[in-house]
Amino acid sequence: MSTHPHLLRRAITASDRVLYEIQSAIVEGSIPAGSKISEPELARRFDVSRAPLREALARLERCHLIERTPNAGARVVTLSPEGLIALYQLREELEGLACRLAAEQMPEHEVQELAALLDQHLSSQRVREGESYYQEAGDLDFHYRVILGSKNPYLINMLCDELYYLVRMYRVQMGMNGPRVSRAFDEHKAILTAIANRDGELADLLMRRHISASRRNIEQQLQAEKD
Amino acid sequence: MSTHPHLLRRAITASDRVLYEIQSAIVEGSIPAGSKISEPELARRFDVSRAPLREALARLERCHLIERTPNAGARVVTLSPEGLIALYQLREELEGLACRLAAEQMPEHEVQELAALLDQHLSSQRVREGESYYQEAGDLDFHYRVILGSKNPYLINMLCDELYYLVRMYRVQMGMNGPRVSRAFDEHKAILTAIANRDGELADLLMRRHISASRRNIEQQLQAEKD
DNA sequence: AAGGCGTAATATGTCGACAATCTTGGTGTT
DNA sequence: AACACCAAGATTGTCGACATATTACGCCTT
Repeated sequence: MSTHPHLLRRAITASDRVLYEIQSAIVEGSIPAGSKISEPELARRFDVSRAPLREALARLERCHLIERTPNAGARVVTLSPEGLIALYQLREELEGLACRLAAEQMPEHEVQELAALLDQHLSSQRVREGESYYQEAGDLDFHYRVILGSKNPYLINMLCDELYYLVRMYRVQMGMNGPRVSRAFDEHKAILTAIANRDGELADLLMRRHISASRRNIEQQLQAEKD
Repeated sequence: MSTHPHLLRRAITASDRVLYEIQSAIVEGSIPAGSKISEPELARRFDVSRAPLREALARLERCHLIERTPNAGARVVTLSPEGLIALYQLREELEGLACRLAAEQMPEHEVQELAALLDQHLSSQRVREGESYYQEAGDLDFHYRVILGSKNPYLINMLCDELYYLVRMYRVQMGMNGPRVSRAFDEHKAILTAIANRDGELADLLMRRHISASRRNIEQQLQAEKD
């Protein structure tokens, strides 16, 4: 599977493969947040030379999963409440825009596919009540499609390539769960309705609220962790 | 000079230098838009090995100045009206947010420095009436400071590192000039006032309008070019 | 014992060469 | 003449090794 689901990449290079593996490892915490990255070690571990590894590191920096300083090496990013807030401030704005554009630009058949996706979520959600991961994946899927619907390549690149891995990292490592999943589903449905009605302004507003609610949810989680 | 004015980079590596040179060459058109990038040629031309060159290319892709396809090489981006609109849609949203955050977050002394910068622009503008480049540099400087004032690292990274070189490329290659400079100055002043009054909502609105006006200006330029 | 200094060890940046892939030009077929 | 196919050339991806910068450790000084 490609790391850029919206792009058809012709070739899968070694650097792509190692990027995908390290990316997953960081997001899921098997390479711990804040830890130092050693190029020789990772090169041995994933059985590649340092050349494709460094290419992968450059892309990891691009999506904010690691931070590099010249001649000094790279560290996995450390998660923090401030970072989360800064990230979600951006998401709110960007996805609001994406949602508005999607309401204006999305071709009819994509709107119908989005509706079908939500129906599918509904049934699978009923089956797996409380199992959070699936809903999370579904949530991301919904957001992905809306973003792609905006037809703005820069916006798509920023959200899907540069920000979403970090969003997933916060979600996974903070352990998203609980009663928010069903409410999130309702919010998705309302957003879809606005898009289907070509009401960009409302779609924008609803998406902002949806993300804002999601942020508050994680903040609570993060607060609860302190106690 | 560093390519990331807001970051103090400890070391200037060869890849940094060649990045800066190619970046300038692309923005100013001495490497033409749409042309193919040849790694061996550029390596000879800038007297480096392909390793730091490829690192530089990766960063050029990051700021949307080139487009790479695996095993097929890289091309300089081609400018288009659609691309311009997509870019400015994003700028409007992101800089609006930056401006609102700056109104809330900017420390008092930075606000005063920003005011001093505008005074400086006023005098230099009177002297060099009609000379557009300086005003453009000044315009970028103003926007840079507002963005930095937002204190949101992701936002700063996106605007200053990933979007602004492309914005400059459009401006330079479309040949910005004319009567808009003085109006832009007034708009800057109004934005500053809103920031100084800590009126984030107004600052946001004014910045959006400012950028929207700038976009229309370039679009006109682009339209005029057709005739 | 604490702190600065110099050296060794390690990591990163860069290089030149090889392997795999794509592109180009030519050839042959229909 | 147009198209498909094949081979040669060139380009990109990858590798291992060297140069340079940083880090870690032990030693000396106070």
